[in-house]
Amino acid sequence: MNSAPPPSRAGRPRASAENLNTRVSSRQQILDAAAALFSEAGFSGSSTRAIADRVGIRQQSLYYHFAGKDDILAELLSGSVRPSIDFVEGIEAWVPDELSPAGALFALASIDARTLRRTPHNIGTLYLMPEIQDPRYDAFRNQRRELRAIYGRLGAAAAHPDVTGTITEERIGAILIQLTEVVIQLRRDDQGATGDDDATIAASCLRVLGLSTAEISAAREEADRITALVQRSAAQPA
Amino acid sequence: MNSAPPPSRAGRPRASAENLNTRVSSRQQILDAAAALFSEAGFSGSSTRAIADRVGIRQQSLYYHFAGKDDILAELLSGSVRPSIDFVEGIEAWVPDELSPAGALFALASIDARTLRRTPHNIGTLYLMPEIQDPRYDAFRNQRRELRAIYGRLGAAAAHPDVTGTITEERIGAILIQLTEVVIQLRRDDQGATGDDDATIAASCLRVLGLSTAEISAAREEADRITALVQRSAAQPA
DNA sequence: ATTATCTATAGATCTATAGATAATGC
DNA sequence: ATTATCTATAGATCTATAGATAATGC
Repeated sequence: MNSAPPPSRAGRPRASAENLNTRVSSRQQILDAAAALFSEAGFSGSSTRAIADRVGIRQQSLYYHFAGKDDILAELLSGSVRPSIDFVEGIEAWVPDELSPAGALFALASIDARTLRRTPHNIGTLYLMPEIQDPRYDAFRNQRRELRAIYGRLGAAAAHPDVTGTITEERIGAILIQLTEVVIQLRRDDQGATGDDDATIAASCLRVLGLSTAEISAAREEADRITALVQRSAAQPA
Repeated sequence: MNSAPPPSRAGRPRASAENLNTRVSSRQQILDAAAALFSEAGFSGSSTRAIADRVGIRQQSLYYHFAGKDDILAELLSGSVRPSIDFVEGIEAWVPDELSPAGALFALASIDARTLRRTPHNIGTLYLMPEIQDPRYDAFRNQRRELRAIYGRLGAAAAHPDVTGTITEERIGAILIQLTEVVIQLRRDDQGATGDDDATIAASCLRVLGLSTAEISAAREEADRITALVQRSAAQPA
């Protein structure tokens, strides 16, 4: 996991020595500061000046690392769906032979909930900002659409027949994603999401599809077995 | 329903005669324009200039009607939860004697979904903007907290015992609100929510609480009976 | 030589206030 | 007289570019 490049100490020193963190690259410090500000004040509500101040550099110095404010947001967005996509692509291949749709869905939803819950600055709030509708962020929105489609496929496959008849795969995807993202709201409202919520949310995803308590328990056990495996294999590069 | 005050024609005429709508007050025109812009570009991303342009007046003329940009947002927010709160207060009084918790919840969720679905500019997106975390909008956030608490109470009362044991009333409220708000996302992503979705969402609320298909059907019938009555009585002032 | 910062600054915008003006209403 | 607009404008801020400077690295 030691993929951090040693941040070079070349270059003119910063005017202010505060915040001087030699272990994290300036680029990463900027991303951190921007994530915190964007999630608190929104994209348009956060100035490049405010970001730079938080890092401890001059406003203009941002432009050495990023082409513009948009560029910072784009980077934050693409970094934030990546893990989910990677995980899900690993997992979907095992369905249905080694893993039931319900088990896969439970695993996916709880990992997503956990990720949203533990991400540094409640970065999930970025998904809610109107600014990301801009065509500039098409790549990100397409990734999310893809993730929603996967939730839809798994959900449709896992659903009880009573439910399948009344709701399209598209709607299933939208509803399941929406359920996992309740974590974003819990964090925002200071309701303090915990590890228990990951399982609660995953279970809710299955309940909404009409599964019984027993079926949900079974899916959970399947998911628990598989999650450890996938995370281990994802940790080491192929 | 004819509560519109006749918009006065006094005052200096607008420089541009375009957009001249004599049937809607300038104040209302401003709110409309702001709602459209805020939901597309966010609060900080929409300038007072842009709002005024859309209305067809000068930027500075906004300040005759509103103390500032914040004031416009505050007005939009308070107007947008009102209907839900009014409806729910009417309905909760009937529980559990004349109406089961499940029936009440079905009614509430489908009315909320419908409202979010039909509101002029997908105004529900305003709830998602980081800017509303500002203390200035405390009143609005308290109203939403209240609504969430009601969802929580009804949900806890309606839930199957299997579910009640694994999840707090607070979490139930958060999850149910989150489910109804999937409409906001469907609209934003141009997935075109329809009337069918109102029922799908309300049914999902009950499923997440562990109710069976039969129980959900019964709740739906109860809700259909009651909704007509409440809406009629809400239409005429007490 | 390269790197990462700095200073200086242009030019666009943004919110809000002050006071003038052109209607209607009494 | 009142109302609802207008014009003029202050002052703050915002993004981004240009070019200087002070380190490290070879």
